[in-house]
Amino acid sequence: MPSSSMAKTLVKTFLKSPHSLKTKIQAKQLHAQFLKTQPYSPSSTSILISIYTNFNLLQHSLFLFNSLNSPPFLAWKSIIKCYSSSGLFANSLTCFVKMRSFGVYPDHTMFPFVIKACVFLKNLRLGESIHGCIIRMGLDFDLFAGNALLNMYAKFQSLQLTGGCKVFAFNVFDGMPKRDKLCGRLAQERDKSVVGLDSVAKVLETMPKRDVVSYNTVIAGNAQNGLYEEALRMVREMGNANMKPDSFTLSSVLPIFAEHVDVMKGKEIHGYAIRHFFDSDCYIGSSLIDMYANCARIEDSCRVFNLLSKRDDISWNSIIAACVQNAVFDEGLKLFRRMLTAKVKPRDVTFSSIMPACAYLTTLHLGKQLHGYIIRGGFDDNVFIASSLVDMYAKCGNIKAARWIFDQMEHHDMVSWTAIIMGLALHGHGRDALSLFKQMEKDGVKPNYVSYIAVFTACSHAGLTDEAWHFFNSMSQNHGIKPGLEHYAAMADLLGRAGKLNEAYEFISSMHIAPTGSIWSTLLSACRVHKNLELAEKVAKEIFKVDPENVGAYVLMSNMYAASRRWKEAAKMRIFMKKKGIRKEPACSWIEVKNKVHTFISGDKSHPLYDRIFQALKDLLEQIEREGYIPETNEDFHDVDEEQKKYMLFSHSERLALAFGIISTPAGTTIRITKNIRVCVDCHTAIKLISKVVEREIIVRDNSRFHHFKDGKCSCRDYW
DNA sequence: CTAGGGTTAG
Repeated sequence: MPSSSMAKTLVKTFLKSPHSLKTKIQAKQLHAQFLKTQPYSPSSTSILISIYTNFNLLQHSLFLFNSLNSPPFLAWKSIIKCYSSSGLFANSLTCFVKMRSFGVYPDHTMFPFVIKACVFLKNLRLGESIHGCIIRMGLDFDLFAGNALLNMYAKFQSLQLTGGCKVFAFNVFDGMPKRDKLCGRLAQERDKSVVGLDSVAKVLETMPKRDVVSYNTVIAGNAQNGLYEEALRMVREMGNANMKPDSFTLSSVLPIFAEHVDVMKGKEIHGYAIRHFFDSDCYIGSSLIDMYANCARIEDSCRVFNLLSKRDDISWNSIIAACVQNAVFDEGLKLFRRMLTAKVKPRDVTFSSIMPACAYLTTLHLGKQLHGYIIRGGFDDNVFIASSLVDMYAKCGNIKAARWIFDQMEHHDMVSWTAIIMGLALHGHGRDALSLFKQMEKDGVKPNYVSYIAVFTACSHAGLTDEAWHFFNSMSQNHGIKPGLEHYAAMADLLGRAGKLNEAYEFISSMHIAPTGSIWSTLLSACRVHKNLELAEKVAKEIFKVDPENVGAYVLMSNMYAASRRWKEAAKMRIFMKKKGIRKEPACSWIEVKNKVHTFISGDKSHPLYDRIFQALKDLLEQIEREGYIPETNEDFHDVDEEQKKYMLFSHSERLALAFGIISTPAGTTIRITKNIRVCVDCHTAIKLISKVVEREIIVRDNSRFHHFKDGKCSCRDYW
């Protein structure tokens, strides 16, 4: 317990040197002592405020500040600083303006705080007038104020609030005219042409003194504005000026190499960071994670993450996003759970990073849980999150929910439009998708490369050939987007499905980039659907030219030969595959029941309820045969008898999943199944009839689209 | 006074 004599010593020491106070406790003891022994003298109160401010005790500072009728300079300065470092930038600025109205002038140490506040509040006008104030007071050569201004103008540049950069242009080009004149001119010239970020760099040149912070600020400013060459040039210049890049420099530079997918340069930076003991730095860590992830080196991302000694929310977000972007969804979800366990609060970025994992894995229950979390956290008006939700609901088979979320959005950007258009397309609502696309153009939102993939997907699944041609032409003519592989693939697919096989062949042959195996493959499967073996052989040749290991082509050809009873050729295809050691990916379906995902591989009897599933399939078969079902068995097998073939069709993974879904959910429940490859014709027919006899809606997502089965019909109208 | 992470892709 402190005695009163101790307190008195404290006061003595304090008055001699206020900064000797080392702890909050001491500050409070001092405050108590002041209350006892002295009246509220403005100057001692101000000193006390500044001490509380140094400990960032805003409430204590405020309490004292409010007791002052006419606060002296130090009190203003402290309270403004305290507001700023507590993140209360609006209060900080209000205070600053109020201080000026009291006739109190700021000093050079105050400007960095208020300028930072202007940046945070995106208040360009106030920022400019504060800059004017700095000039009028002749403090424009102050290093800290200058750095703060550099940062402010660079940030406003990235926000495209470009008016301010002219200030620097005047500074530079007018060779510093009389200050008052300059300020007057500024107001007049405000709306003249944009000078841009290079003027920020030029100011750097006129600064009498520059430190690492000045360089870092300009480097970051350039990097954030996409001026990568300039940013790197500044790094070299910084070195020439005998200043060493520090952790700030590196974390600004790394995203450049992530963007350029330049892992060698990225590794150089990583090496530099290790040599200079920056590698445990949180900021560099997340840049490194992102850089490696962008270069498809997810293992390296994980290594960096695991070696981090300190992790904040951004480190977690980075590694989660890294996993999801590299299709390591399970790991991403695991890390998300670990993040929650580690008591790190997820943020908006976390959700938009993790949501695609639910979309790809079709884990609707997880997606819904996350949606709940998002609503509770008040993140649901974030465009990134809303778009990812639209996508997730669409991919998980709930197009109505996707549409609802889209309609709830206040503001639609290109990505959210594209997400809903793609969703509708995958669910076979081609016309709705196209009318939304037109709506988007009407709203003045420019489509990009991806939007057109969605458009062609819509045309493809609805068989809208003419519309597709129209969009294919207007894509380059009206929007200057060159067709890429994905567009060609979608167009080829569309022509093929529509049975225009020769048109498709011509189309692919006349592409301005070399067609890939996968583009030819779309035509090959169209040949199978339309039973054109002759063209198929021609197409297969093309495929094997560019991609001799294309599994799908071998399988398809083998099946087509078998279907026309040309067993020898069929066998030849299988022998080729064996020789090359390539294997067909096993067919696999999965279904969510009671928040658990059940996976079925075709022919797999290992499910604990297999006996009941088999029995259910047998019962269903009897029921649908009464509805007129005839198994289509001519395609896949040739050396087994008809009765056996029927049972072999049983083993298709989607049927196992479907039967399991029927026996383990209450009557009437919608069944959602996901499959890794396309549904076969026989299963498609069977599931249509099953939807009728069990009176349920059955939604199957294959690798191509959604099929909504209901009352014996499918939403694809047998066109897929 | 300066730095890092996010949504759409047959």
